[in-house]
Amino acid sequence: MAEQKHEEDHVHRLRHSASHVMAQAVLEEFPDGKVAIGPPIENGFYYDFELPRPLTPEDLEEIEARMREIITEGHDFVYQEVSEEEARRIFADQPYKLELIDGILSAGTDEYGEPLDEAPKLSIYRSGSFVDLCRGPHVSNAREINPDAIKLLNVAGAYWRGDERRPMLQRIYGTAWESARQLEEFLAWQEEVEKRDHRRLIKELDLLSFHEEGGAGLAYWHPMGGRIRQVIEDFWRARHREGGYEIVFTPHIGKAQLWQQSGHLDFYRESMYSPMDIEGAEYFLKPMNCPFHILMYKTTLRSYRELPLRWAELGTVYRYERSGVLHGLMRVRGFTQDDAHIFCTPEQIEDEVLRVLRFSLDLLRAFGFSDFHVFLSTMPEKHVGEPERWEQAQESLRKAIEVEGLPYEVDEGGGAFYGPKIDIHVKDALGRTWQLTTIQFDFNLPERFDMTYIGEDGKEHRPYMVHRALLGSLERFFGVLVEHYGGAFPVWLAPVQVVLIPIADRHVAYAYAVAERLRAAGLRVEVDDSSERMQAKIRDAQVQKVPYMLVMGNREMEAGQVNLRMRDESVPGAMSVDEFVALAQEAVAEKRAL
RNA sequence: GCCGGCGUAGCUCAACCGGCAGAGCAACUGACUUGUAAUCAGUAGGUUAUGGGUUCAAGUCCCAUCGCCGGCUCCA
Repeated sequence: MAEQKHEEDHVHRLRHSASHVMAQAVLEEFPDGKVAIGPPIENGFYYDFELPRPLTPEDLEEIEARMREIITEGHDFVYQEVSEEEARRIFADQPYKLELIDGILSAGTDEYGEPLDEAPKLSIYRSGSFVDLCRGPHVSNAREINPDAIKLLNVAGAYWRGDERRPMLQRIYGTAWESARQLEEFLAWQEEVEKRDHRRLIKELDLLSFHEEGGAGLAYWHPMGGRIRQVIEDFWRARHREGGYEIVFTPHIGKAQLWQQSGHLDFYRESMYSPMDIEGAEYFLKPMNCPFHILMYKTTLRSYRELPLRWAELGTVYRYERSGVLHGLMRVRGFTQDDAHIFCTPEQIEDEVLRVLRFSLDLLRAFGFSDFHVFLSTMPEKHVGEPERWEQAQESLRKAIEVEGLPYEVDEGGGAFYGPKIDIHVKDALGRTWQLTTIQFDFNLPERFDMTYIGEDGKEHRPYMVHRALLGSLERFFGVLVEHYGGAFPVWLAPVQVVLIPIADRHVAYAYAVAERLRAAGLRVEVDDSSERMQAKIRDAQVQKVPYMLVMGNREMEAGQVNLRMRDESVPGAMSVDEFVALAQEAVAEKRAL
């Protein structure tokens, strides 16, 4: 835990104390209830309970109301160190607390199961009628909690100690702030998050759909979503060609033998779909593209002179995800990775890593992301490959991050068993972070497939293999883009860039003539020739978040002009068609919002 | 997968304690021909997710399945 500023620390104590107040309110309602843990978290707090029945939204309202009363009663929060004996007596009918006591004393872990650095010490906090095994810190009196700045949010299931083999408890989430205004702001922010939810926007903007009868976690790209995807893919391909990649295509299924050799059947099978029988042989739908790229690598004897090889593929893979984890476009069962594999010599590895990192940042910046955070994951205890290779790979990763001057964290031992990696998280317009890019070394597959190249010395060598996906998956990336822009895509991505709005029927022919000129200039254009009023057409275009609206009536038709209104409601007004084309093309070229 | 909630017209939502399934928007038809965020009128639209059960009677109660939502777990 990083050190915290004083005020954060106060909010922290406030939230922690609010969770105790909530626990008191819940236990008053359910005297036989068992309490687990109740820490402060980002934006609020929670407490886990085992209760005789599921809580309802009405229960939450009552608990919240009771919390306000308890706060007004103004009990002190009293800290006290206790002996093991005392603690066991106080919590005699609280089995979860007893387990925590065991953990603190014997295993040296705190209430979250994290290792303790100081000597085990038992302490309790009393406030009102509630006593909790707790290290604190808390506010000194319940009155310090602002009763107008707390709100209970929802109830959810949560496993005791986060272990799916342990009992499922009821977790109540709440939020608490110093002032009512801060609470308001937080709730407003939540509303904004809801408004930008990609699951809502892809429906409203007619971009994608999911189908109960088609299967969960399988996305359907509608024409408008398809347009955006094409722009993304075209841009991606062009950048990859410029960046020294070759683009390849591979099948969607492969024989069991291939997945056996790659190790996927031994280590990844629970994420793969059942095999299909083709003339007596088992075939599997691919969960990854790597083995296919390796087969291509092995079609001929490779020389160090042709390395590095950079092979990219928009590869569609299928992975079994448990039903409960599916989430819109962010977690699906079939998706297209913007995958690539780099095969190179040890001498090339440093350059290649820096190159792919820069390439990734450039690509993400083009899509409007500028705030990056990098995680470097190093060698775990169980691993394959020689430590020297791990060391070299990790150093090349670290060096690349530092050369680029990016903030990063090291997850010691957090790498996959087959190699170290870096993940790039981007911050979106609402300050939320998303993991997109992953750059991973692989010391496993080159061994398993006995990949070699002939070196300068005429002998066989094992190439380095780097696996990378920059956008991650097109589905997920698209979901992030939708939320980042709130559906108002920058001009170059907008499925419809311009809507032409003839004021009356007699202007429709002119609108079509202008539309032809705009299409010829490469713009994506639609004419709204419905019998609606101009105001209604503008409203439709605004709701669809179309960047440019061109209104045309008698004045424009006579002058051969168009009258521009922007999505941001500004109205630059009348201009020639050529002027508008230049303006729009510039916005496209510069990837501007408008 | 687990805990809890939910599923009614294309969309957003009504329908009391079990008693004839309804509105707005969208769609379609007609009229209007409009100057920067919703013109008016009419028409059509449903095996209430699916399958079973209880009941004189089920959108409503019960069971199963599918899917979605909030979390947890998972994401070599």
